Amino acid sequence: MKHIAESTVRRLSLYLRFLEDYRRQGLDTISSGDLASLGGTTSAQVRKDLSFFGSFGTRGLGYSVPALARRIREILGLEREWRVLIVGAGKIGAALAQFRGFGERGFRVVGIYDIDASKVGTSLDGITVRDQSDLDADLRALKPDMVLIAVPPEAAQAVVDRAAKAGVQAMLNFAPASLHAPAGVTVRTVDMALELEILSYALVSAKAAQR
Amino acid sequence: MKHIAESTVRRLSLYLRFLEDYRRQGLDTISSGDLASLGGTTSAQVRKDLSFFGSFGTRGLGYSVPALARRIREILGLEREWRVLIVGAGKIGAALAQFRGFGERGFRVVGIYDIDASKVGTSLDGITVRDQSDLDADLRALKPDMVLIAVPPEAAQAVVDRAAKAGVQAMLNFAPASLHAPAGVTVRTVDMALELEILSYALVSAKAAQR
DNA sequence: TTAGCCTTGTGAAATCCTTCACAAGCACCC
DNA sequence: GGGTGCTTGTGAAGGATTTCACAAGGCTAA
Repeated sequence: MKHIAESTVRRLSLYLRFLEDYRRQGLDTISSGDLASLGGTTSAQVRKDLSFFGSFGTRGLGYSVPALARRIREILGLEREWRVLIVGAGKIGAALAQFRGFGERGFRVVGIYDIDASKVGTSLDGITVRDQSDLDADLRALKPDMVLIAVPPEAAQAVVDRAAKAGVQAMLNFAPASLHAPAGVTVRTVDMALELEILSYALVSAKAAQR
Repeated sequence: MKHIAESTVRRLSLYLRFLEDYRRQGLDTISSGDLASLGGTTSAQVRKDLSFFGSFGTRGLGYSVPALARRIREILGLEREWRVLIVGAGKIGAALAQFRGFGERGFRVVGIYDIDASKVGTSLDGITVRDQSDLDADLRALKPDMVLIAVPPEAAQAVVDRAAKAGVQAMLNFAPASLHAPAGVTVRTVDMALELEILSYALVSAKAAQR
């Protein structure tokens, strides 16, 4: 399969949300134009995105909501359950542990770890926080598919290294740090301060433009 | 000023981090190659990014760490303090309120709001949670520059509408919802489930490619 | 002061992504 | 059963971003 742009994958995820909304409303078909206006894009973009994976629509009519939802879930790999392990049980780790959106979409939290003895043994959303010294053994035993990194920035690279060594190929990092991983391992970073800085730039550049 | 791509702005933020690291290490100059390898990009990219805003380097030597940091802060609008208001005091709102990275970078939290009476009056990182019915009045009184949306997805659009009406031009949304705002208002969404779905795609597409 | 070295700044080329525009095809109605 | 209208799927065009490649310029050392 040809390489697919990240922006396309991101939009596919969005389309899936809209399809689920439509399904909840009992609607059975949806057009590329509908999907586009929900997602803030254009109908041509929607059709192009889908065209990379085949042709699922009916000309003159649109797409079958359940069929397209199923197909997108299949493309994204969401028809299976992924095992997710969280490192760091601070505020962010706790927020991640209880976030309902994960479970709904097939991401199951299989463990939470922290280095702080006062947190170890407490329960977060039904899962007991374990000691970070158990991490290496548990990575091998639990075989998580993904690791969420919610530790301070100076500790983040070490988590990547340990998880990569244990064979984890996908990680999501919430620490404001730039991380390096071996080939074949995908590390994405969600950096909230950076998002605010982008907003800051938007504000100052808008103000500069209005003059 | 010509329009600057978001990817460029995002990288500028990263460069600023690296410059601050360098400064802490007492280093005085940095080359585009150094910045590139820290940020996982190329030296040409770094120089192109900076060239949109002027030329700050010295040929043969590189960039002055403090001067470039100052210039990037100026470009991004980080030399001033921004007033940030948080709507939603659940797990995510709480994590945002206590996140130290915001204060360090000049984002000051001026208020936190929730609709849940049991949360109103409690204190999060020194700031008292106020009732969401005070929101409209406070938006006008406190004049925040940015609003962080940490409410359930079905309530997010209403927050956008209220904040936009009060003149807020920048918002960061953490709810898994696609939001619409009037022209001149920037709304960015950080969607954690969506990030996991992108990782999921990375895993399945890598597996498909290896065959 | 000059030579050599190193790194910047930047047009041009290449690549990647989005938008356009229209033929093809299906559903629905009469 | 044929005509009409609507929406898909997709090459081609257009636009945006990244990479290339090199001239220009300044620092250092002799």
